[in-house]
Amino acid sequence: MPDAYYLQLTEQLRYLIDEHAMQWAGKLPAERALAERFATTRVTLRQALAQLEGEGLIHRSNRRGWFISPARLVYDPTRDAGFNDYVRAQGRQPRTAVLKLETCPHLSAARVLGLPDDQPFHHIRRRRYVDDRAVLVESLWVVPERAPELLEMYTDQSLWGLLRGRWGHHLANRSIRMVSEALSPVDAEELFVAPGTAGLNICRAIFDDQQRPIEFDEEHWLHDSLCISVDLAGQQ
Amino acid sequence: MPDAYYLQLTEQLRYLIDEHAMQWAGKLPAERALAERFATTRVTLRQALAQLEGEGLIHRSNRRGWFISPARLVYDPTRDAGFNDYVRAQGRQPRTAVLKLETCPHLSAARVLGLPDDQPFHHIRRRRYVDDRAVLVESLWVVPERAPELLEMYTDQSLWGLLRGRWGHHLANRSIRMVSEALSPVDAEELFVAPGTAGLNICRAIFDDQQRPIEFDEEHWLHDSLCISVDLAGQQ
DNA sequence: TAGTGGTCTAGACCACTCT
DNA sequence: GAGTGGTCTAGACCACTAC
Repeated sequence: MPDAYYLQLTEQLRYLIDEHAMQWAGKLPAERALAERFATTRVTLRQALAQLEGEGLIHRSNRRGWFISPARLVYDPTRDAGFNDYVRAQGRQPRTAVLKLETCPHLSAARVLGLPDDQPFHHIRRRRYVDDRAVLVESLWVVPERAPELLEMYTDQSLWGLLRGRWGHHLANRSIRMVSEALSPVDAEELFVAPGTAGLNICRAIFDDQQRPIEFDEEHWLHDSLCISVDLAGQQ
Repeated sequence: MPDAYYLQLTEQLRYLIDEHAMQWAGKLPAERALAERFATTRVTLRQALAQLEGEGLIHRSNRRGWFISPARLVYDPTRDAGFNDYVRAQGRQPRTAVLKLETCPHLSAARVLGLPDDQPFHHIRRRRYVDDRAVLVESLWVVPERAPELLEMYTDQSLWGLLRGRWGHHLANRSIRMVSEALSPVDAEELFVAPGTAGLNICRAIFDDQQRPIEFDEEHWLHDSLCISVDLAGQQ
């Protein structure tokens, strides 16, 4: 048993959460109630809650309270299975909200794809849910020449399915980058969490089999909502 | 400009850090000094520092103070380049400390590799440094039949180089799993950071070209010390 | 409107690091 | 031994959510 009281608190909270998960319907009691139950202050209690948040056991919805986190979604960023497919394959319910559709330049997309700085892109920004919890926001930057009427026909299906089916693109080469982050105020707000919440930033640049740039995408996940899994055979 | 004072503080600290990085030799002034400079309390100041820590700009060495974080190490967990090689290739200085050498069973290694629960392994635990900052601890669990005299001959070279060169293993198939975490008290202590510091857990199971299990390894990285990068060609 | 979480104050003690 | 970071107390106000 560690000596710091807030670390002992995490142990007791873990037990409490495990015991009352059903009864509480996933939402923890008010901070003041918990602080009183453990005869401590809100500051110390919140330190314990923050620790459990870092572990991925619980999370906050901004100003609404603390909630028990569901199991992580297993995600393989090297495959181009659609979000809806792999979420359903894990027995979960996917949902997507489109936040923006526009055509405009974007510096980092241009740089990563090796295009001029003023290159315009079709930009799709969307929020994705698993079992009604918003778990990521993402921006897709598609080279317009590769998918001219994209914004007119896009609803909320798989973008890659569309690129393959409608325009016959072969998504052959990709470079992927993953970095831990603190969610920006904008991303945090769109995910209904407090600014600075821990996130995971995943960027992908996609080229076809002739090395032509197709698309750049940038995902911001809640850190506790995914488990990245990659399987490789016969490499090296 | 956000309204919360601690968020304004992060902006001012960012500027201050950028300006004084050289002068301070990478270490920030004492918390009390910073709190006084910004006419606030240590609690609020620490909230701002924690925000910057989440972003990866600064980090703590337990009870020693706050330090400016160096650039992230770019790391491709799908390749088996040795740590020493890719650290040096990025102009950084690698170092390794061996913490433990033993032979014993390990449940999760056995499960992942598809071996009986009481299967013994050669266990190597080591701490790795980049430019004298401890950035990860890892445990390697090697099937003894694949590398019988491993513990006698191991110093601190590349394990995979050894497996290839000494025993002729072909590391053909691997499954990789990455999850954000809060470092356990043990891992945190071995990395000289406060318990609960944000980390990234990377696990790998390695099989040879006949699907025989070779090795399982479990890495615990400081979350701000790496940028995961994967390049794939001709997939799918 | 009542209650909640988000933020902030102004202290305090202790274990540890540094010199 | 001085100073530091880690921890903790006992309050407070405000913006927002839930009802």
